Amino acid sequence: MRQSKANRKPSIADVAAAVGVSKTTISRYLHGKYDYMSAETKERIDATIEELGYRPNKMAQSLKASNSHLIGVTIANISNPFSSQLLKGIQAECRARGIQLLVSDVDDNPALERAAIESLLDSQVDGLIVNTAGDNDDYLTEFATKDGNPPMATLDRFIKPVVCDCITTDNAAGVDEMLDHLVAQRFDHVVFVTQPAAAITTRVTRVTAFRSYIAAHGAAAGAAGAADIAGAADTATGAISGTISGEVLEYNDLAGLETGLERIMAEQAGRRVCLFSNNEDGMCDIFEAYPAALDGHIGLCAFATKRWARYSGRGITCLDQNPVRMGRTCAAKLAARIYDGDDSPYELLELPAELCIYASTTEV
Amino acid sequence: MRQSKANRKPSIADVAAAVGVSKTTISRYLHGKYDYMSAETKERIDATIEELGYRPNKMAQSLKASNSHLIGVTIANISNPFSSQLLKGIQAECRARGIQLLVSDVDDNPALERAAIESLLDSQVDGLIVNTAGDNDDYLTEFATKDGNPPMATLDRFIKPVVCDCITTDNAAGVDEMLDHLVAQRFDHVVFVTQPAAAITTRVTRVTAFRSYIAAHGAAAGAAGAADIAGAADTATGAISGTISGEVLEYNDLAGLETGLERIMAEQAGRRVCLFSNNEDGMCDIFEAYPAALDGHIGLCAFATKRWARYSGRGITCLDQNPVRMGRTCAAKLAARIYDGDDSPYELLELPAELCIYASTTEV
DNA sequence: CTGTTAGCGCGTTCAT
DNA sequence: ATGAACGCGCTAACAG
Repeated sequence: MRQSKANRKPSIADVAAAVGVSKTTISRYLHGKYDYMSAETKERIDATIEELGYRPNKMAQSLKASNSHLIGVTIANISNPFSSQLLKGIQAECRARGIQLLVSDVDDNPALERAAIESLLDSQVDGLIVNTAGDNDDYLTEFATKDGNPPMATLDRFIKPVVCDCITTDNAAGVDEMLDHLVAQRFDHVVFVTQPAAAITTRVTRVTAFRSYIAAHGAAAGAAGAADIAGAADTATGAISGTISGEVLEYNDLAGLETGLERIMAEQAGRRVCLFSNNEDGMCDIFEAYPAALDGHIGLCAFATKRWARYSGRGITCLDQNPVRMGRTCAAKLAARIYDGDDSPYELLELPAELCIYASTTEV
Repeated sequence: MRQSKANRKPSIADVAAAVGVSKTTISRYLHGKYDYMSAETKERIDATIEELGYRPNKMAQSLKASNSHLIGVTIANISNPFSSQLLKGIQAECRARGIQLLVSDVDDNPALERAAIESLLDSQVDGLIVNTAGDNDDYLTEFATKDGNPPMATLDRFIKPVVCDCITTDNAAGVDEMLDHLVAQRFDHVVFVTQPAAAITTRVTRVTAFRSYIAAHGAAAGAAGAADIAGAADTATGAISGTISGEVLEYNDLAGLETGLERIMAEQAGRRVCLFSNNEDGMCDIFEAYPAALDGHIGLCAFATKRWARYSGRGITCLDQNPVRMGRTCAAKLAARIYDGDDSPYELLELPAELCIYASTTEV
């Protein structure tokens, strides 16, 4: 038996009954198909809808239609402030287009990520934005290439080959620009500090760019100790004159980070060293594992938001990725593909990062 | 004409046809109703589902059922890192319960908030978590009391009278604890710095607690200039001995903040002053409008996350609200009400904040 | 200008 | 042990 009508939201049938027309007419009204509708019924419908407080049921609409105006978003780790900025941008675009967001945090867990994506699909999302936790390239690639699946875009990540739209920062250019700055500031040695890079494309890109810059501009530090092989001539890669040595420090936990930093600082005694963190969180880890970093004797810089970096410690030089714009760009691209019939080839979009210089690299 | 079947996801009917049974049997299988099912059909169904990659359509399920396993969340301003922590907690609880999240940022705009809520309702959410932008109490109260609407809970906000579950921090206790600390640190004057408080219950609560503490423990600063009327005796409110004067500084923009702070610092020349910010963002505003705040001559403290506060400036004493726990608590309460038949009276749940002491109040 | 009918994918009596 | 048939709320031919 249908439940006592009293406490259920009115359906299109209720409105139709109240007005004394068929559901079709109401449906037409809802979609602005007034073409052949008498002004009078139109008015009566209008009044009745108002009176009953009728609102169309989106689930029912979506069930009929082939689209839900729903976009699924998976976030590697939503507690990261960077993620919330991404979401802000996604939201802005989606609000403007009347799209709702089904959001799923995956706790840095690839298995959860796969489950979340399946679950979003079950909810009939029209498209997917994936800020992948990493280690899921095979799954994602298969997903993107299998037809029948909705369009997908990766955010702050990419997959190779490019089988979907990928929105990232131009990490290589950012790294180069930062290192140019450090060379200009006469640092002798730079350490790129990062959590394990293997699974996260962004990190790999940065590490690669870092290594190739160092290879071109000076002497890379050997594992057992860095030697500064000063080269007099500029390399082809950069216009800035000067040399710099460097190395990558990957860490899994604070203890490892502490050990690594102590070793490096011992090896580099007497030289001007700068720590280049992969992100804000990493910089906090550095502070925690190696408080001396805050003394002002070491240079510091990071991929980080201006707002955060400006007031951390004495102000930390940063590459701001403008995550809000990244999110917005990503959502716009995806929406165009879904709703505007955009069928351009998939692309890897690399947005520039902004170098913001503060005391941590200039007053050392 | 139904579209060329080829590229559409299989429906329950397809599975039924493939197995050679009716949809009913498949449906039973899906819901674990094996009671009277032959082991053989069961196996065949299992195989076919696997083979076809069939997954039930949640929209269709929800359309029939009275619940969608969808919870709507509106966030006052999602770019705030605090919000992302709230979301983390909400997510954790909801993931555990198989609930999906429809998230909506409302850009600090009450009108957008109302629209977002209506829109979420249209999507048949089973419940609503509202981190209101403020200035919407009438709407929210009406919403909560009108039956037919799904359960709602407010997060980091409350509405009075309590017509729904409200999860907040115990702001009054937090303010008291912080002020006790400042008194112990021999500060003479405290300024509670906040964006306009009127619309946000949290802020009002804090300002009220602040004023009443100051009234009890010392002399409140007059509008035209603060005079320290030292009182020798403890008041009834606190066990800590000592007096402190104080005032509230509300600002609308950086210019206003700068003017206000300059006035106050001039008035309080020679006294030990501490600025008490309502949140992280407010503290950044202070840094921006009044860089001298970073000199170490003024005390600083705030409602803020430990992780942020620890490494901002030289370390800022803070009241950490543990937003992840807040979010989780809120989601758990709401889910219990929706799905577990919890019908206890609505309550205002005030979770304690943790006082974390750093250099900004101890090395001044 | 409006109504009839069929069905989106699924769950659920009720019957067998 | 399994199916037929109806309906959730809505849309879209196809009539008239």
